[in-house]
Amino acid sequence: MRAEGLQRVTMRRLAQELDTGPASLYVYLANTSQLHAAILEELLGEVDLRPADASGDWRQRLVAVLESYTGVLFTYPNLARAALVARPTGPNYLALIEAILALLHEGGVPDAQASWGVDLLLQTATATAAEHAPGDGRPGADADAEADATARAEFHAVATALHAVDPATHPRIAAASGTLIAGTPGQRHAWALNAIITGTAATPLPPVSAG
Amino acid sequence: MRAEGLQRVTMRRLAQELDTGPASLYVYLANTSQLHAAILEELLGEVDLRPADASGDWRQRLVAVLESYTGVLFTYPNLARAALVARPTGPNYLALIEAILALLHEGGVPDAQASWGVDLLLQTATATAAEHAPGDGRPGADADAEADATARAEFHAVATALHAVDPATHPRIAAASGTLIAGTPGQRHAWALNAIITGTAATPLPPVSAG
DNA sequence: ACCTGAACACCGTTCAAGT
DNA sequence: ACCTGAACACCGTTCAAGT
Repeated sequence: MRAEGLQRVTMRRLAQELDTGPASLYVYLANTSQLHAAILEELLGEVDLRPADASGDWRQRLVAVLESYTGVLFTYPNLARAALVARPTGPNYLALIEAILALLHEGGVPDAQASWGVDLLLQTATATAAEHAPGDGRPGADADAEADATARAEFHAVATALHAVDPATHPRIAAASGTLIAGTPGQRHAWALNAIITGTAATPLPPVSAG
Repeated sequence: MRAEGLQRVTMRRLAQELDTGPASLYVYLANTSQLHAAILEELLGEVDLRPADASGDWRQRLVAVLESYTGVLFTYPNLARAALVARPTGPNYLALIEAILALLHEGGVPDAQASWGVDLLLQTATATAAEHAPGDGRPGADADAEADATARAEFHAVATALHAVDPATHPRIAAASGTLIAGTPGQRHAWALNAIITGTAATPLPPVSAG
């Protein structure tokens, strides 16, 4: 769980760091998912929750908390990918949920909608961080450099595909080509969070049976 | 690219199916990401885009298209995980984007906002499907059964953690405990899509430099 | 009882060699 | 030129055996 080089957390690596065989870990953990969840929960301690208790516009403070969360996951994108599958349940995760719920409450968002909104906000933030994870690349590669190169190549591929589109068959894409891939990733993420906050405040829950 | 048992698409499996060595694939594909993107693009042909040209409420038709997309990815959750990292750029993907943009346009959503909204909608749908993917489980396991068991165990863990929370330190979680984990996954996903559509329609873009 | 060495069943990617 | 066998460097998980 050290904060050194956990770019690529694996059972075998951790075991080696602990000077033992990989089998030993299975005394404490059932599988790799649990390992990832445990490390993520640890990392969640780095999320800056202070905006929740600060003063000022509740929306901006909520976005700040969510961007801090995204920033932490950005540093460890492989964990972000894992976080989509196995969410942690420890105290740091609960503190994060509490902070988000409190800010939505402060903003007058009904509790029921806020309950589902917090999940959607965290899912989006997690997915955004996960997107920047390198693929299943070769073991020895520099993860950062590879992710960068992949992102660049992908951006180019998407841009090319969009500009090559026939306006006759894809009129909406042609009409939107100016904005489809505009903006920095940071601008787009901030916009997405704001859109979800607005949507959460405006969208009532369907009739549901209590969990 | 056959639609048989591509639960766990790997370079080696595909090579074996083609009666050759794994090295041969690298003549056509640069890496596994590209393999996943190619298969996903193929699969996107199964998405039902007919609601885009039908009549009736544009929102419901948009949700229908997005749920069809989610349903396709649900059948191959490992590809959904891959889709977060490497989006396809083929004709089926372009047709999906065109359909979503057209429905948002029909609903009076400004083109610029629709441009960013389509990304957010697809990201959410993809992440929702990816959440149901099994972890990095042991090679031989039944993926479906394992994903089910994992989901069940996780739900239990989250439910327990939420109910064990101290109302004094986590008042908002305590207040929302009735709705936090309420609803079926289908209900929650439909709500999320509607919230994002509403948020997209209501959230103007910041001033951005054109892409 | 508690832990673990060694094995099993896989991976992605490269590169020297074959046709 | 085009393709590929074999190797390199990894994985997660299990289980029989050791202490």
